[in-house]
Amino acid sequence: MLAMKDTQRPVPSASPRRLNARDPRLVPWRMFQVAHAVLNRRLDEDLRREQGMSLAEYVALLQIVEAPGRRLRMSRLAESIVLSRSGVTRLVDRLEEDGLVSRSTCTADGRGAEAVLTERGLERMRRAARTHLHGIEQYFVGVLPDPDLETLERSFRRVVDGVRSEGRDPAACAVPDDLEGATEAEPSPAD
Amino acid sequence: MLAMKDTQRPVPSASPRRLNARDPRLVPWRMFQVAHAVLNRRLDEDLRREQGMSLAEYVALLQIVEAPGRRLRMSRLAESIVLSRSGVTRLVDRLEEDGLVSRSTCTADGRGAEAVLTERGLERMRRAARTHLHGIEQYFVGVLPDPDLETLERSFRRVVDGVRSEGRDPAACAVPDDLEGATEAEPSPAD
DNA sequence: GAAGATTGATGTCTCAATCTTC
DNA sequence: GAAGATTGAGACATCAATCTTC
Repeated sequence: MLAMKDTQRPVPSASPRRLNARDPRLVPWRMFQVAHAVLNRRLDEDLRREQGMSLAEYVALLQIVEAPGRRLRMSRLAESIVLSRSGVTRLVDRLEEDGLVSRSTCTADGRGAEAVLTERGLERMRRAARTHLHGIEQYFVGVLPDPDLETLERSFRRVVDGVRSEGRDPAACAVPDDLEGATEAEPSPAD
Repeated sequence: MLAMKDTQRPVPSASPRRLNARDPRLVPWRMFQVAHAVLNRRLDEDLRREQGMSLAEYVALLQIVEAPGRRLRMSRLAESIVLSRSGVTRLVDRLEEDGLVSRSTCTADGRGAEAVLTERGLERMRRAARTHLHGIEQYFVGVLPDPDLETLERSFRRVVDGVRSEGRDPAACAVPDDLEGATEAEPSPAD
C-alpha cells in the first residue's frame, strides 16, 4: 500500500513535506471548494424554483429510491448523506409532512425506524430528477471529458477513504470496509 | 466515445445527450459530493477542537488576510466565500465580537463597510493555519499526485466558469479572476 | 432610484439529553 | 448498558424589508 495509513499520531509532526500558505497545490484545493459552493447553490436554486424541493430533500429521497424496497433505515440514511441523526429525523419529518415518505418501524429491530417512499414521493422524484440531471449534465459531466471524470472519481475515492480511515470518531466512520481496497487497486470502472 | 480532449473549449454545452439516472458518469459526481461533505466536516471538527474556530470563520478570515491592507469590503467578502450578504454581516458580527476583525466605513464610498483584520485576528490565523493546512495536506493534496491535482484544478475551473457564465443572477457571478495569484504572490500572511 | 449593508422573521443543522428497545 | 431515534436549545444561513449613502 502507499503511504497514507501512517496517521495515528495526535501530533501533526510526520508530514512528508510541510504545506505552506503559498504552495501552488492550494489552488486546486480552492477551486474544489468554490466549485462545490457555486454548483450546489445553483442546483438547489434550480430544484426549488422548478420543483419546489430543496437539494437536501432530493438527495435524501434519492437514497431511499435506490434502497431495496424503497425503504431505508434512518441511521443508514444519515450515513449516506453525511448528516447527523437528528438532522435526518427532522428532514424526514418534513418529507413526511409533504407526503413523500412515511415512517415505518423496522420489523426486525423494534428500535429502528425506516423511511418508506410513498407513491407520491416516487412521482415527485421522477419529475425532480429531470431538473436535477439536467443541471448535473449542464454544469458537470457535460463539460468534463471522460478521462477527467475518471481522475476525479479516483481522487475523491481516495480522499474519502483517507478521511474515513483516520476517523477519530468511530461513529462518524461507520461505513462498510469494502471501500478499503478500492483506493489503490480497483479496476471498478462503471460501478 | 463521448469526450475527446476539447480542453480549450469554454463553451457550456447546450445539451448533447440526455443524462439518465444510470449513467456511469454519475459515479464521479457522487464521489465529488461525498468527498466534499466528509472532508469539510472533518476540517471543521479539527478547527473547532484545536483552535476553537469554525471552518466558515477561518475561510472568511483568510480572504481578509490575503486582501490588500488586510481589509475587505463586505460585499467582496460575500462573493469570495459564496455567502449571502446578510450571512456575511452576521459572520463578521461574530468575528468582531471575538475581536478578530473590526469594522471600518469605506473611505471612498460612505455606503460601504470594510472588515479589517486586527492584530489579534492575525495572530489567531497564524495558529489556525497550522491546523487547517495540516488537514488539507493530510486529506487532500498529500494523497493526490500533482498531475491529478492539475486535472482537478482545470476541471473545477471549467465548472465554475460554466455556472457563472450561465448565471441567471448577475450578482452571484461578479467575482474576480484573481483567484490565481492569491495563493502564489501574496506577502505570506498566514504562515 | 440604485447599491451597500443591516435587521427581522424563518428554516435547517448540530450537540446534548432523553426515551425506547435490544 | 448500548444502540437507534427523537426532542430541546442554540448556532448559523437565507429571503424580504429597511436604512443609509451615492
